[in-house]
Amino acid sequence: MSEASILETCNRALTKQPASAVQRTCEPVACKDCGIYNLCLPLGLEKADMSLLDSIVKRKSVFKRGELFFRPGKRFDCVYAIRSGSVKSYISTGDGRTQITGFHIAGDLLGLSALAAREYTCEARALEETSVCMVDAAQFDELAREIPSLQYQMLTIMSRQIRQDEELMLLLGKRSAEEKLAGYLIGLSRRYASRSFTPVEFHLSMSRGDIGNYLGIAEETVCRIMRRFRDEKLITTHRRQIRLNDLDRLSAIAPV
Amino acid sequence: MSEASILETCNRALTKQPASAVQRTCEPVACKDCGIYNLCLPLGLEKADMSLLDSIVKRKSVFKRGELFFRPGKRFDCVYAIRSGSVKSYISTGDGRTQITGFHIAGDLLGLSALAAREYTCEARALEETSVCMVDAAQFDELAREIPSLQYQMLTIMSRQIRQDEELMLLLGKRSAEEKLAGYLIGLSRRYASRSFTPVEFHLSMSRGDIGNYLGIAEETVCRIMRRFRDEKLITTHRRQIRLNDLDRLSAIAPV
DNA sequence: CGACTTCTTGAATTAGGTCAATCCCTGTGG
DNA sequence: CCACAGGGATTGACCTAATTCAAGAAGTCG
Repeated sequence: MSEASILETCNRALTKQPASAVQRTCEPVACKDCGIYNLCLPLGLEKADMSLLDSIVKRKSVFKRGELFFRPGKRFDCVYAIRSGSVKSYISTGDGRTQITGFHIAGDLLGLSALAAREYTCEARALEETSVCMVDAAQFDELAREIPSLQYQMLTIMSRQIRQDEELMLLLGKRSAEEKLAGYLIGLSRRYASRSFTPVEFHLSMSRGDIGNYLGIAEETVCRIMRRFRDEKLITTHRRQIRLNDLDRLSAIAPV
Repeated sequence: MSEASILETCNRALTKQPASAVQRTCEPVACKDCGIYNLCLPLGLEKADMSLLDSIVKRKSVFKRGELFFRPGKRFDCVYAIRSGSVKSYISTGDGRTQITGFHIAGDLLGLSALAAREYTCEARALEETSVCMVDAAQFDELAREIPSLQYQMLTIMSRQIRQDEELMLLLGKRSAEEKLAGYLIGLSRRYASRSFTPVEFHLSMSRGDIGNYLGIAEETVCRIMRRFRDEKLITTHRRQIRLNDLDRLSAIAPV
């Protein structure tokens, strides 16, 4: 089996795995043996501290497609580490409109923005069957006391979040629909790459409507621009499966 | 002198004061005697700690209109507390476009987003003559060690920032130009109110172009919508001086 | 008093939204 | 195994909000 195909298999397993696969992925394993444990390291844990984490983490929770993680106002009770699957988070206006503020994939931490206020500020739902590890909030605080660098790591993660939000603002405010979509695809690609998945072919776990909402454009516009990209051979799509045929040209459309 | 007119005088002093007024405002005073010292309290300082702050704060720095506070990549060397005047912060794309990410007025802290990364991530410039207190970064860290609640306060401030950014996203992505501008004016009004200035009349320290940039609409559109608001007697404007005549109706245009 | 910058307004143009009709999967029940 | 229902995804036609271009007006500064 070539390395590329292994990656693809892995990718597929994490994005559109059947229920049985999820079960397999979620066998209770020690953190140090977990396939994404290095993705938990943003938590600021040295290897020596992993066993400590091991003792407080609650493994093997699976959320079904559409299932709610939390909504605004709910007391902050735990941090989620996504092992597989994906999640969207969004805020709502009084009059029913919503803005998706982020998509989270395997390796992301979820719920940290509630850290300071002690209650969640947005709503988060699974986009597909999603398996997570959960760290109890109270125990998380305790952990923070025992591991001095952890609080500092929290600051780092939050400031990264701010930076990311500001980039999204720039995307929303200053770019054409075409640039938005190109930027979105490139961004997704980079995130997959940073997690050792292939950056050129993946499964979009969110609907066209969700993408449009996130980018501030209509669902139909997402379709039309994808069509344009397809006509120009930039991408190949089949439903939610997508292949980026020309990362360079796509990047050129989406200025930094 | 009525209370209202005192407020207005105060407001004017803080937003379009002549140079001489600035000099006066910036006489070295102890933090506890500073007119906005209660606005420094977000720093997490109890009154007992104020004298400590007093000893490390560097007062009486004045930045001229257009003067740079910092730019991306610059080493994080201090936190600014705005005493009077105003500042815009913004990020830039490779191709020269910029997105204003925030306007900061008297009582705001500036530069905190650099806390974790230890370098500034955006560019900030004075919109007018602006007087600030500066806290040295290294001393700030020391302060954080001595005052345990400070680090927690940092998290709070950063998560508030995230929340605010997400609201701006919603503004940028989901609202018409009219709603954007109404929301912007209401937001400014609330911020002035929270600082005990009159919420119905103030000076816009930023240009129409800056407002448009921030809201993701063209400068001309800002003018046209202001005209519409003026025709509907919602506001009165003369150049950058603005009076909100009907906060209720304006709020109604800008859904939460 | 010029030289600028910022603001304002009009006219023409267009990107993107809305509405509506299919199409195409996927899952379900007979 | 097949027909059918329902939820995305697509596509076309039309329309409108907002942009762009261009020209003045109104302050501001040296």
